[in-house]
Amino acid sequence: MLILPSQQTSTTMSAHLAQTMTLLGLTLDELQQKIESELASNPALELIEERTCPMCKRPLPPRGSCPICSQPSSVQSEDPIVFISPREDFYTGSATSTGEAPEEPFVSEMVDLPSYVLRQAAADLPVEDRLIAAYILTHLDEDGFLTTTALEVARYHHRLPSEITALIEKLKRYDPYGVCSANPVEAMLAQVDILSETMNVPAYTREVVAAYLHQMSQHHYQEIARALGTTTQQIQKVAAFISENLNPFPARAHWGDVRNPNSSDSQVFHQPDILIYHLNENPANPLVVEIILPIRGTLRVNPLFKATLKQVEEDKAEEWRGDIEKANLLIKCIQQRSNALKLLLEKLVSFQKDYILQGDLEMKPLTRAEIAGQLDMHESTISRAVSGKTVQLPNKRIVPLAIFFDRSLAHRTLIKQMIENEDHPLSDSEIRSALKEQGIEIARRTVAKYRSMEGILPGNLRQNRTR
DNA sequence: CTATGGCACGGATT
DNA sequence: AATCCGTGCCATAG
Repeated sequence: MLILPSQQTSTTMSAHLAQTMTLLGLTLDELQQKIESELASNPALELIEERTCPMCKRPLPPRGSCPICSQPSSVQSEDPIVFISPREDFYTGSATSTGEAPEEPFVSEMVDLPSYVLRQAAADLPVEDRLIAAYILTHLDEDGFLTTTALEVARYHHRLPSEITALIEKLKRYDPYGVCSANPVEAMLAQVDILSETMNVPAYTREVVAAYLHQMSQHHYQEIARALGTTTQQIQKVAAFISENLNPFPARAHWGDVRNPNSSDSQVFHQPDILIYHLNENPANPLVVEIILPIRGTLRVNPLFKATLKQVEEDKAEEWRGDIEKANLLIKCIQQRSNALKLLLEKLVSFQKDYILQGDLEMKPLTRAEIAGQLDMHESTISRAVSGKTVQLPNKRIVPLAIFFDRSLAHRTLIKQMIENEDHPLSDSEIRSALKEQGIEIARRTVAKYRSMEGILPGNLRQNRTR
C-alpha cells in the first residue's frame, strides 16, 4: 500500500520554492494521502505523539490548553467556537465487526472501493474465484461501474463468460449494492432484486427501471402507466420507491439525502471535512465548528535529523537540506490551510447560523465573492476552499460545504412546503403569486424549475396523493 | 385557452 | 474563460 519511492527527490530546492503549493483545495482524504506519502518519503518529517486534554480527552495542540474545556461550559457566546481538530477514530475498514484492525500506527488506512468490496466477498468465494474478483474490482470507475466487460475478463482469465457473469452478479450483492454493474440501469435492477428480499417493493418497479427510466425522470407517469397497463397511482408509488431506495451510482456518495441507516457505513467513502455541533450536544450551548485534520499528533521537522545534518558528507547534505525544506514547506502549508479554513468557517457559520440551526428554509443567499471581500482573500481562494468539502451539521446531515452558497435553497424548500400543505393542487403560476405575497418575486418558469429540482410532480398530475 | 417543459440567451458567478 | 442560473419565448398536451 506504499505509494512512491523515496529517492529521486533531488529536484533541487529552487523547484519547490517556486511552487508555493496550496493545500487549501484538498479534501480531508486528499490531504491525508498527501501527508502519508510525504511521511513515507521524507525522512526529515516526523509525527510526534499527541497530547490529550485530561478533561475531555480530546487531542490538544502542542502548546496551549484545550480550546473547548478552557471555555467556561456555560458561556452564552454569540460567536461560534472554531478550531482545528485532529481526526479521531477514523473508519478503518470492515465495519462488519471482526476485530481485525491491528494496523494503523498513526494514520489509518483509507479503504478504497475495490478492497472494501473484496473484503466482504473474499470469505464467500472459492479461492480460484477470488483472484478474478480482485481483477474485476480493479476495473471499476469512481461510480462503481465496470470499465470492462464480462467477455474480456473471461478471455483474459480463460474462463467461460457465463462463469464470469455469474461472479459479477454475486459481486453486485455486496455493500454498495449494484457495484460492478455496467450502467445505472443494471445497478438499479440489482438493487431492486436485493431489496425485494427484505422489503416490499411496489409492483412494476423492475419493469419501470428496466425500460422507462427516462420517462420517469421527466415525470411522464401516465405515459408509463398506460404502456404497462397499470394506474398512474401505482407508477407514482414506484417513483417514490425509486427515489428513496435506489441509487443509480452505487459508489457515489449521496449527500443530504436521509439514507436508510441499514447500511451503517454509507459515509465510509466520504468522511466530512468539518463538523458543526452544539457544545456537549446541548442546544443551549454555543456552536462548535471542528475542522478535521487527517492526522493525530503534530507534524514537525525531526530535530534529530536536523542535528545530524552537520555530520553528513557534503553530497548527501544537499539532499537532506532539501528534505528539511520540503518538510517545512508542507507544515507551513498545512497551517495555512487550517488557518484559512478557520477564518472562512467563522464567517460562514455566523452568517448562515439560522440555516444551521433551523434548516433549509433559513438559507440566505451568499456569494463566494462577498465572503472573499470580507476576508480579504481572492475569490478563487474561497472557491478552492469550498469545493469538494463536506460538512456535518448539528442534525447529523452531511452536506457539501458549497451548500452555504446555494441561492435558491430557501425558495425551493418554501415551495416544497407550500405544496405539501396545499389543499388543492397548486399550479406554478399560483405558487408564483403566493410567493409574491410574501415578497419573493420570481418568474413562473423558475417556480417550475425549482419544483422539478425537488422532484415534485406538476400540479395537474398531483391530484391524488396519500398525504 | 391554460399549464408545463424544452431550448437558448444573457448576465452573474466561479 | 468557463460555467451556472434565472428567465423569456415557443411548442405541445390537456
